[in-house]
Amino acid sequence: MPINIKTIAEMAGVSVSTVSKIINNYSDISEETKAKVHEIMKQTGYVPSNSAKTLATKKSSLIGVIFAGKLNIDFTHPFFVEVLNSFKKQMGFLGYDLLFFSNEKSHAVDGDYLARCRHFQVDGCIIVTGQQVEPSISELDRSEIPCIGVDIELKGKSSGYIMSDNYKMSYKVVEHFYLQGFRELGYIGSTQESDISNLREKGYKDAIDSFGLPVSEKWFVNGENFFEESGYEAINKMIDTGSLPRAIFAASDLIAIGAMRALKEHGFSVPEDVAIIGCDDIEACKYTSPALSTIRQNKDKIGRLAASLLYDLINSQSVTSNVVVEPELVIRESCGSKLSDRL
Amino acid sequence: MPINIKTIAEMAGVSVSTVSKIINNYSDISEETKAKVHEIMKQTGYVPSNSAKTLATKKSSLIGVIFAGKLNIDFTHPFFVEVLNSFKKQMGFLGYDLLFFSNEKSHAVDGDYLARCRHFQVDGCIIVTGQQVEPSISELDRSEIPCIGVDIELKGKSSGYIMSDNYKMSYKVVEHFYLQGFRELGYIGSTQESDISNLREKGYKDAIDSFGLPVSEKWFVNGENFFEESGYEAINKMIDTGSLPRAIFAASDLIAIGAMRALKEHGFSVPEDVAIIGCDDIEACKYTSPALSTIRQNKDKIGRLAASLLYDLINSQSVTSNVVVEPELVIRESCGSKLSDRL
DNA sequence: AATAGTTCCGAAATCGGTTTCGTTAAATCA
DNA sequence: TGATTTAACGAAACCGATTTCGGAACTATT
Repeated sequence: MPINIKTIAEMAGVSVSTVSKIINNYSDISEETKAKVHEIMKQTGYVPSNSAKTLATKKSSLIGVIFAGKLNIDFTHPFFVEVLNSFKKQMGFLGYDLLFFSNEKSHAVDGDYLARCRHFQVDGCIIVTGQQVEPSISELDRSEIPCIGVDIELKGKSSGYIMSDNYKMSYKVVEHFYLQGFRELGYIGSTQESDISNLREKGYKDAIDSFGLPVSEKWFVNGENFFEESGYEAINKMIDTGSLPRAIFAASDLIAIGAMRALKEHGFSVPEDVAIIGCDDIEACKYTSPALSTIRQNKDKIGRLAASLLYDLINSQSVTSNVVVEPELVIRESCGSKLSDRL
Repeated sequence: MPINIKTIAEMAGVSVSTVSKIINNYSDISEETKAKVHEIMKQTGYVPSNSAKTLATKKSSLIGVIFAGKLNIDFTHPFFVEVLNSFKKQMGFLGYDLLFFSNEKSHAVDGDYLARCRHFQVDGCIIVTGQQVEPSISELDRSEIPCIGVDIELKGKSSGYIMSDNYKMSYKVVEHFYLQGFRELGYIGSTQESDISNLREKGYKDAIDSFGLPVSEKWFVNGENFFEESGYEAINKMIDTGSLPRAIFAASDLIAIGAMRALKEHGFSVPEDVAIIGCDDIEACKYTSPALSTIRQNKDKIGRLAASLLYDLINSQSVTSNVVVEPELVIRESCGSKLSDRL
């Protein structure tokens, strides 16, 4: 009943091998039989089984997608989702489909990501997280499976990573604030377990320093994650414990949005009292009032590059296994810049 | 080198069948051998191959995810992404992983969705779209593969669907507008190829009628899709061709946001000049100013129900194969309601 | 005409599991 | 004690492909 390669072979009066060769474009088949078999495949609506193919070739044409960590990075995260969207499109062109691992407990193959990868025999995988390397990721990183990390530094022989220049972006922010005349600069980060947040903080402090300004620790506060509440609570904490800086860089747009909400509730206005610059440039930036100035991460490019890095890794033609992409300052209304400044 | 079931069998001094039975929890194995084999599996880090299992059992533990149609529904669509997030979580609990089909051309298995499903032998699939049934979806719908549609009516024997009560939500909107004293009501829809947009429009017109108000076609305009530009252009069109209604229901929040932008650019204010209610209740609603009132779709519930409907379909215990979920009016600032009205 | 090269195709092993059915040994029963 | 049941396990067929290697038929070469 189920039509398989054997059915096709019999109908065409050829061997199974011949049909297989036709499917895989072998050259030692005459145009005539090729045409005949193709015709039959079309008529019967035959579709080869991927599991059988995977079993035989050990290549599944599948890319595993891992949302890692406790930071709740998932489909609802605007930044990663856009990266993933671009990644998916590009991988599609390259002939791959995406397999999203459920990370729930009670799953058939529970346990580490490496096991999941082996279970499904993915050809490669992408790890999306804003967090540090944890044991189960590190295990995968050390394995022979091609992996590329977005916003996480994978150093294995068959790994690579891609992220924005997190250090440099902070310089751009500080420079902007400085030119606007702001001297008291603060930063709201994600959790300290986030490498990229820490990188941004480091770059920020160094930049402040390089402009000859003092770094006030009281204006540096970290939240739980990259979501709105973290920004909201950070502002409340600053207010509770003393004073507010004149300008703030937030480690994500959502954090910035939360910060603006808290500020507003306390009667402060943005940017008149406190200027704010977010990070990522998610859609929502345009909708807030004031519209949120931000550091734009080129999500489309990150996704595309992630795909091609991974592709090279899979075909072991990898030369450069990691790349940083240039971030861009996008000035809207929240950072205290007047239009005239830019002319 | 690669360790497989045979390796385990040899190491444990039992047969392959025995190991397989242990993996699959057969009862005719003594606790003793069970323990021994488990120990060895753990030590060697053995992971069974899913392709081999799929080949033998014809069950892949994979659910296909299809973003269908030209409406550009993908990861970046805030509504569907939240539904999917909840769906993924629930499917994970049930032991399934999600396979996202690339819909690019030039793909190994090009052609229809049904072919993709058969190729990967997915146990079921979910179709996410705001659009009408197109041929390649309909083919899948008629197949024996369990499918559930989100915002699309699948009627096959092995299909089901789930959506908000699109007809009823419009009544809630009209009722609200009516109670606020608005009499000139407009609607901005997506393309006419969208079933849900049409349903909302129908419900809207019927509701207007039931309140004894006239329906003015000039205030009903459809856009290209569910994104912002559609709303922006719809307002421009209304302004070009005459007049503006006093209140507008938009088929999506993004459309509403686009409409507000156009309104603002023309010097109109929301809700003083034109009241607006969106649909979906995406995150961005909270960030706009005025904050966008909207019809909330219970995305979490939709995702969970989609998962359990699909699960039932797969295990052919399906009784109810489709369900509509109750939408809820969320009042913020854009619909002209004063807080006192609600007290 | 004998030899060497091509072209085209198939037999069969293999990938890593599942599942049926039979077998053996021990336990239970009459 | 002989017969029957039960517990525990294995042999082997099977799932649907891929791929190597060899062979037949045909063409080209000298």
